[in-house]
Amino acid sequence: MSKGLPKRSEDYSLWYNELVKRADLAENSPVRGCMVIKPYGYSIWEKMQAELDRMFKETGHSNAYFPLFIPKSFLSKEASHVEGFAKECAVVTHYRLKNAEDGSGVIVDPEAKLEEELIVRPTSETVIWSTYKNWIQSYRDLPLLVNQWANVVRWEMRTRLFLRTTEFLWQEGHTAHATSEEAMAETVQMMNVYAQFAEEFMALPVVRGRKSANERFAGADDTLCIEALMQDGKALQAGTSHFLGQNFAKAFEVKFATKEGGLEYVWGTSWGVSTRLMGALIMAHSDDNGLVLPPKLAPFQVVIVPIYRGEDELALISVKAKEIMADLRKAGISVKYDDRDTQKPGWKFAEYELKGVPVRIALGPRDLENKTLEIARRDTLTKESFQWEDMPIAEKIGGLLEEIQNGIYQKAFDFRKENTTEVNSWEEFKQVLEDKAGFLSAHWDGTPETEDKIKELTKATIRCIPLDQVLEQGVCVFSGKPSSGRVLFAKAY
RNA sequence: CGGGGUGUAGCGUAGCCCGGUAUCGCGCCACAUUUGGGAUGUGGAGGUCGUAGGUUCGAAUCCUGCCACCCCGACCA
Repeated sequence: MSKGLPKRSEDYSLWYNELVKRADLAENSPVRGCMVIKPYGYSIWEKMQAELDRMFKETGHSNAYFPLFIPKSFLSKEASHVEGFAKECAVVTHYRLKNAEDGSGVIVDPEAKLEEELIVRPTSETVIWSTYKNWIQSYRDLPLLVNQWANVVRWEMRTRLFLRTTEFLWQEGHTAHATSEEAMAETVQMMNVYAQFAEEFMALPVVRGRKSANERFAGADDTLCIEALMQDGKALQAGTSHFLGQNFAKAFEVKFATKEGGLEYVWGTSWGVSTRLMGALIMAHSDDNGLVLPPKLAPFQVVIVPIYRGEDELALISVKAKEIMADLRKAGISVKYDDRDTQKPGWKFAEYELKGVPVRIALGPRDLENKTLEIARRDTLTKESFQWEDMPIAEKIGGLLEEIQNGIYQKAFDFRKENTTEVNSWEEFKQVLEDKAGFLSAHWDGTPETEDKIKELTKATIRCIPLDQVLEQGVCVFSGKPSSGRVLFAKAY
């Protein structure tokens, strides 16, 4: 591994790509647009999954699994849905290969053509609603609250590790309800679950909002979202929660008998977050030395690096190190002891910085003598000497981890605050977008035409209409027409 | 899918214009000395030059197709 990461200030994209690879998170695969998620990266994803899964279950959802393949005909049942996804679907047309007659390898067997092609799911609404038709007959079957952890495929033109890959991992929740109000409440609830997860675990402040009609999910009546701001001033949609109305119920004939004896279409929601969250996590906190991970999602929170000459010294240090590890683990802190003699301490320091381990403890003969530890924190890159007798080590480290978790959240929060600008004229809009980027809070006349025009001229889109939007009279920054509140614009990933 | 760029050892590269079998650094292996911020020395291994064709006595180098990656558009979580 060569030294030195590219600088964020010089080439943000290059910095991001290099960081993902060098920190052992992921790498490109032989298939265009697909990635291999490496063990270190995957263990961060597993932490995210575990936490989200717990939150889904706490809110009454159960996991299930639906198939990867969807009959082609299903895609055409919901008109706007097919329009949204048709252009990026992988299609299975054959089910068999055979040896080429010229011995050049295997070819697709032309005789093994499928009667009806199969679509590799870009999302599972269609297959799930076709199943729900059989599961739902009565109001007694509702609400139906299901989540699945799965992979999906969207054949995107341009891909980037974690942020947009052809295949990605995600969860998709699909719920069915008796009333519109209940489905809307579910949509809001899940957006709030996402927001809470992002802020509490990823240390990522997000704006909760509603998508404009242009940005709404294909097949939804309403899309709620959480939007985050990255260090380069671009916005990233971190999660979406859709109110599907009765669109899919109608498309797949999902009706239920009401308590009163009527027959009605059910109301639906769907909501998802993906491995894109990994991209958000990386871009939100990391620096030119590498990854900075929030303690709550770090594969291990503490690493202990022994400093020693010779086996005997290592043996002495290891006794103390193991004692510290036991204390930390008892307190629920994950810790790794790196006593490899194949790398030198300086190399390890740099390595764990690159990998974003929140706290590093160095322990050497000097420490044994003075009853101290060198404790370094990743977020601030500061070091302190800690006296064993001052307070229990687990208490010290536990406090520090909490400080780091809060510290990086606050830093990201302050960054977003500094990079959210109220603009009141078109000139100002263009100027701020050009010079500073970030979120632009501006009045908008509420029409898709204006939004399209602004996108065309500046590449900025409406990220969301914040849920905490203040109602105030104003004029649209572009058209000059009346507006009743500000929305957030930004260039987005 | 349109415009631009790049593919040479695990990684980063020189060589390409002007054709003669590949340079350097990091990493890797062995040994020794080292170990509190990416060690040093000595020796060593590692290449169908992205891929498939073509031109030529001879191709990393010239020509054509294809593939992948990066940047900029359109599309998108």
